[in-house]
Parts: sequence; structure tokens; C-alpha cells
Amino acid sequence: MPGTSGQAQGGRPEGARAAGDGAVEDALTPDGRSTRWADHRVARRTELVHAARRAVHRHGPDVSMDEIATTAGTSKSIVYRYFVDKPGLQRAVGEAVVAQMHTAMDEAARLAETPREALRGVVDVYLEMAEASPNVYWFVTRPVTEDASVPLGHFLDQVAGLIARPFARVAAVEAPAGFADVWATGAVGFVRGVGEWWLQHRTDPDAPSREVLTERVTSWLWTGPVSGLARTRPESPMTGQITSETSSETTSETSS
Amino acid sequence: MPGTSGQAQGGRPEGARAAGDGAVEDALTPDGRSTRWADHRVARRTELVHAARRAVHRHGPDVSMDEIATTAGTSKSIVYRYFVDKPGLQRAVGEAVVAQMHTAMDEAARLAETPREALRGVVDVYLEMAEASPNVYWFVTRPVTEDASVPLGHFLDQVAGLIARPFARVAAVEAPAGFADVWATGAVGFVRGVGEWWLQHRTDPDAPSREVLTERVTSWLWTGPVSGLARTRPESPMTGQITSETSSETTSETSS
DNA sequence: TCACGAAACCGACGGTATCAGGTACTGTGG
DNA sequence: CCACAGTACCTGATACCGTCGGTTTCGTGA
Repeated sequence: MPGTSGQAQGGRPEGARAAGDGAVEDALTPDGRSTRWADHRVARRTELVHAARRAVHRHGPDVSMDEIATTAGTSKSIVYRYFVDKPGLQRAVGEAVVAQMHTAMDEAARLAETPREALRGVVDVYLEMAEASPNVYWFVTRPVTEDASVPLGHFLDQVAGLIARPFARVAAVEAPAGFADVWATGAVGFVRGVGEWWLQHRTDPDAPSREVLTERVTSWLWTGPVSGLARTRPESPMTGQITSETSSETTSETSS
Repeated sequence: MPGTSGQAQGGRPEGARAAGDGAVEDALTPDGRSTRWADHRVARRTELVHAARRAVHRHGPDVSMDEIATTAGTSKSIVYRYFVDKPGLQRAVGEAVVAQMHTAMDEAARLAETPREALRGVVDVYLEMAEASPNVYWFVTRPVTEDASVPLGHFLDQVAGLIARPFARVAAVEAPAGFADVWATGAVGFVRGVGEWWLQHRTDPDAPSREVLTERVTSWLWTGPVSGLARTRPESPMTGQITSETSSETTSETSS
């Protein structure tokens, strides 16, 4: 499945100085000189992610690392201390965004009473995110151009995971395992496609509002293109809510 | 400035001596010295596109222009005489691929008896193309990273157009104008998403074959994820009938 | 006159290395 | 207990390298 468990959080630099990675089991003697940075590091890292987000928001998805560093009030050296490389940063930002969406989606899913409604909520969250900052959206979404395409941990895969989880529950009854994941991947692709189209045509006079588009997309996804009107059918209840342990950091983030 | 003018096929260099964007000018100028090169130019151009394709196929979607030129047996100077810039080349290659798919899709569409079958054909063509050369697929598919995201004329949009046209005919009866295009955009996104997932998991022992995947995707796209089994409902007539034949999955058998 | 193609060149950018501080902890000796 | 040296790690600035997209120059050939 996409985004399997997941370690490998964000592109961290390997040479993590941090608490005795190797060395003799100094578990006995946690050197204060090393440990004292622990929290500082995570703080700084998220701060950098935040800055990167702002930089991208302002200067577009192609900001240079220099520009990002400047926005963060520091220099490349620091940025590269916290992120292996640019794709690494991209991943980290992507994860932040995913985390944010995660909570929003949980919210939407909890309020939903049918799987279809849950799906609709997810679509809306996605679109809302893209609209909030197209630049960040592109930054996070764009394949990392890395030689090995899609170095995994890709943003879209994570989103797919988000939508697959609740859906799998329902699908489990009627579809072989693994189907849910693939479908979710496709579904994300669908809203991605429509979403990106929308980002470019939002301004057009005859462009649909986000709400309308959301509903339309949900319908297409759920029942196909042939007008679903008479297609309504009693859905499987799908337990009342979906809930999933949220958490994730802050989420505060504001891009502007 | 970009935009304004219309389509602007493939990224041609504006300053191109004569020719401009159409051979028109050549036709008008009886000057032998001009016409002499007219056909040569188009020949060379397609030749370069072909070379680019080979280069990409061999060296990955991130080949340098130098490498492409070398593969073509020439140097950058020439490449830049025929294409404004790298995105321009990308577009040109994309168009070549689209053209290829176009004929294949027409073939598929002609053989299809129901819209669903036509869709299935399209999906298959897309997947086939991606599988034929993942590298070229990525090259053509990857957003041009240009500042202005999606400089239009994007490969995927063209594919969406391909699938929208025949579909629009059917949809016209029951959906407002423009719906078909948007749906097509989403549909392309769907198969793109699944396709890219598949490209990475093709090798896995439990990965579905292209045929199976095609059927599955078509089904999802056409009738949604809730297994169509009990979905039997009298379809709106649409052109002919939907013939639910095969609509259920024979797909389930393989692996998974 | 036009295209060709080699080659030098430019600037931007990703990424690395160096270096001169800075601060809190650890260890020792008095 | 205190002072002081040493340590572990962080900070940023700057210079630097290689690559690559793209331009220019110039000589060749039809």
C-alpha cells in the first residue's frame, strides 16, 4: 500500500549527530551536551518547514534553496543540516501539509454518515488545500524530478493512504484486499486532475465554486459519470464514524 | 507573452527563420532559397523529436539537453534552433506521443460498441504507452516546472481532450456542456494515478497484469468503487444500452 | 544566403566545505 | 564547592564546485 507504515519521515540528514546513534551503549550515560539539543532540533526543523512554506507561497514552487534560507533568516548551511536535499525539504513540507489535512479529514469523516459523505469531505479538504496556496500545492505535489521517479513517501501516496484507510473498511466486505489502496490512488489522481484544472480556471466566469465542484467530483467518483440521479442506493452504513487517532504536530501553519 | 495567441503547437522557436509556426509563409514566398529548406525543417524537427525520445528512453526523464543533442548526433545549437527551450521540446515529444495514442484510441473506439468499452480501450492505450517506456512517460507527463505552472498545452490536457470528445457526445444528452471535459480531466487523473502506482509495482509478485488493471480501472471509473454487482439498475438509455455484460468482474480471479 | 555544428561562454542553482564564533554540558583539580 | 579546560553541538557567512539550461561566436559547406 502506499505510504506503508512509515518510518522515513521527511528527508532527514543521515549524519544525525543526535543522541548516541552508534557508539557504545551510552544509554547509561546520556551525555547532556548531546541531549540538550533534542527539542531544539525538532523545534528548529518545524520552524524551517514553516519558513519554506512561506517562501514557496510567496515566490512560487521553484524557489531556490538560497531564497528559502533567506526567508528563514539563515543560510543554506543550516537548511542542509536539517534536510538532506531539496526533495527532502519537499517531503518534509508535504508531510506537514498532509498532517494538516489529516486532522481536517478526520473531522470531515467523523461528521459523515455515509462513506460517500466521507469521500466528499476528503475531496473538499483536498481542494481547499490546493486553493489555499496553489504554490505550496505545486511544490508539494510535483514529482521530485529525482532520477528514480517517485522516491516514495510521495505526498500523493500519503493522501491516498488517508482516503484508503476509512474506505478499506467498507470495501473489505466486498472486495479483495489491496483493492482499496489502488482505488484510493486512482481517486486521488482524479481529484488531482480536476483540482489542477480548477486551479487554472477558477477565475473564469463560468467556473464552478469549490462546493459545487466537490459535489460533482464526489458523485463522479462514487457512481460514475452516467448521471447518478436514479442511481441512489442504500449505502452500507459504515459504522457511525471513522475517527482515527489524530495527533501530528501543530497544524497551525499559515501560509501568507 | 505566453497565452494570448492560441494553441501554439509544440514549442517552436519564434524567431525561426521564415516558417514561423506555419509553413504558410513558405508557400507564399516563391523564393526557391526558402522553400528549399521548408520540408527539410519539418523533417529534421521530427527527427529531433525522435532522437529526444530515444535519449529519454535510455537515460531517463532527466536527460540533459546536451545528451539529447548528442543522441541526435548534433549539438545544442541545433536543438535550440528547433525548440524554444526544454519545455518546448517536452511539449513536442508529448504531442508526438499523443498523436500516436490518438490513432490507437481511435482504433479502440471504433471497435467499441458501448461507451464503456471505448473508455476501456482508452485506459488500455494509456497504460500501454506508460509501460512501453516509463522514462518517456515521465518526461512527457511531468509538469514543466515552469514558473507559471502548467504552461498549457500540457500533455495530460490533450489526453483528456482525446477521451472527452467521444464521451461528450454521450453526455450531451444528460449533462450540461463542459461537464464532459471536466470529467475527462478527472478520469485521466485517475488512470494517471493508478498507472503511476502500477509502474512502480509492476514487478511485485501480486501485481495485476495490465489487462486486469485496465478492466478494474474502467469499472471504477464507470460505475464507482462499490462493486457493481448489486448495482444492476436500468441505465439511462444513453446511446444504446450499457450492456452490463462483463461489467461485473471477471477481474477478481487473478491473484491479489 | 541559409543551415550546420563545434565550442566557448554565462548565469543560476543545488550542494559541499571551511571557518570563526557561541553556549551548555562534563570532567578534572584545587 | 568552585573554577577552568575541554567537549559536543549549533550557527551563519562565505567561498567554492559541478551541472545544466541557454546564448553567442565562428568557421564550414551547399
